[in-house]
Amino acid sequence: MAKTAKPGYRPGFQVVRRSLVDQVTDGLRDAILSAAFAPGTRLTEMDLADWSGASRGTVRAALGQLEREDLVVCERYSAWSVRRIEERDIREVYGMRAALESGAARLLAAAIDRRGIEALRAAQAALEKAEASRRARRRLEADLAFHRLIVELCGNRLLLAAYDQIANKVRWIYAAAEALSPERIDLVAWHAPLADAICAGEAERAAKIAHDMYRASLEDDLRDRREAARRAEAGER
Amino acid sequence: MAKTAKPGYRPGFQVVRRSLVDQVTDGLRDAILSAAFAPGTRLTEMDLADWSGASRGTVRAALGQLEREDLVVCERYSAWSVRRIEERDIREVYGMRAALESGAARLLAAAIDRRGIEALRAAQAALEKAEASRRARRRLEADLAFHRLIVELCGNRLLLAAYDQIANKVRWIYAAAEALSPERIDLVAWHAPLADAICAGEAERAAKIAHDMYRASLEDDLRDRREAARRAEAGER
DNA sequence: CAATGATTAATTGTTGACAATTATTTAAGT
DNA sequence: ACTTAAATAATTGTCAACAATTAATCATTG
Repeated sequence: MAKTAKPGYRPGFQVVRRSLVDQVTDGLRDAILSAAFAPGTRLTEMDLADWSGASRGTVRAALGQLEREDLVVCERYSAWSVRRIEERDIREVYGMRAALESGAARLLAAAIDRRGIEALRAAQAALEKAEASRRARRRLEADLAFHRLIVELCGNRLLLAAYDQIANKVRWIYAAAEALSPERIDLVAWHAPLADAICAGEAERAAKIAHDMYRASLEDDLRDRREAARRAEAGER
Repeated sequence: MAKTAKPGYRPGFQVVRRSLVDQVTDGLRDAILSAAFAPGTRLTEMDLADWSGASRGTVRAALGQLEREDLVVCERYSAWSVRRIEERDIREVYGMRAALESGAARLLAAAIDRRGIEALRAAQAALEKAEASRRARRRLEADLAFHRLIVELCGNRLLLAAYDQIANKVRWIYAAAEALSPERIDLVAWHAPLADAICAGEAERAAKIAHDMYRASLEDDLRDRREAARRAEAGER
């Protein structure tokens, strides 16, 4: 038997039901990813309770969640703090992103259909518009959206969840370094080979291209980062 | 200035300091992965508090952790339950595993050194012994250990953490289906091409082999699973 | 008798209090 | 001065009580 029939209303108004824990988790995550709470900042449950307006237990649950997302760390009976970002972390984030997206690209290329190709081409058009706008923030988001689409289209929810978590870290790394998407690349030209390989159904080539793109980006970003650190140190002196 | 010098004791006795939350998390995870709590089982915080001897709040924190590991699901104000395993989940677990290990294999092949090669060869030897033992449980663990080693040797902690989580799910899938590592394959012959490609430094080939291995395993496992389901249904009738 | 409304029971959501642990400060002894 | 010990303060770890929400039951009514 089918479930109780629902009246034929169109999707319309819906109340929002979000637990306090979720609200605090999201708010705190935003604060960290936007570098409002800088890496290394010490967080005490009581202060965060004041900051958020929820109780300590609620804050604690939120911190537990963010600990699992690798954004905060906890020392027994001592202190929570915002995770620090080391160069090794950046390498690992890029490595993970490469693995996830390379895998997604391979799966997608092997099974892409007409709708997928259209979606991918639309994302490329969005890249073009973002490139024309010359606004760094918008370029970064269009860039991330393009890559996310590949993972989304491959249809594996586990891959997508892991990718979203990693994409957050990418935003974080940029925010913490007060940098935005590097402007050295041309968004359209940079992404075209990957999109083409996927649409052509060439799985292995798509996987390799995705991997190589991240390796190149990593080296560039690390160079920028070292340069910025060097300059900052020189400025202080 | 250096930190206070430590006396020159050799590493020796150490007390264990584990929070109740961690203990309950591990205990509950074991119960789920071993299928002592079968998929779909309803879990109430109070019952689990009795079961574990900790308080409801502690149990709740543990459930939150396991929710993030995708082992339990929660409906608002209603019920926790052990996640059900659908065929789609199995596909996704295999896809994720393929992406992670394929990426790890590529990284490792590009950078493997003498020590890495020795470790890999040792793991192959362990496979051989497990194969000779003919014990299903031991074969499965040796199999998992070999794959884990590849991810571990690539040096990316994010990849390894994600891989461990997925490996847990693999054990779970087998346990829930009351199946063990399929005996159709010869462990040694099956894994040799991957190990050889990695040791030879052929990154792309290693990545492709890793991916193809999982695709083949997926199809075999799904076939077994459908067969088992069909037989179970026939038996009931 | 089908839809609506009240009643009740069961469960999760949230909170504040207390216990356990750690870090810091202060004092004492040598 | 340096080490050791004691006292204190600050913070997390755990718990049990209470509030909010849901689901199930049973009456009510047109």
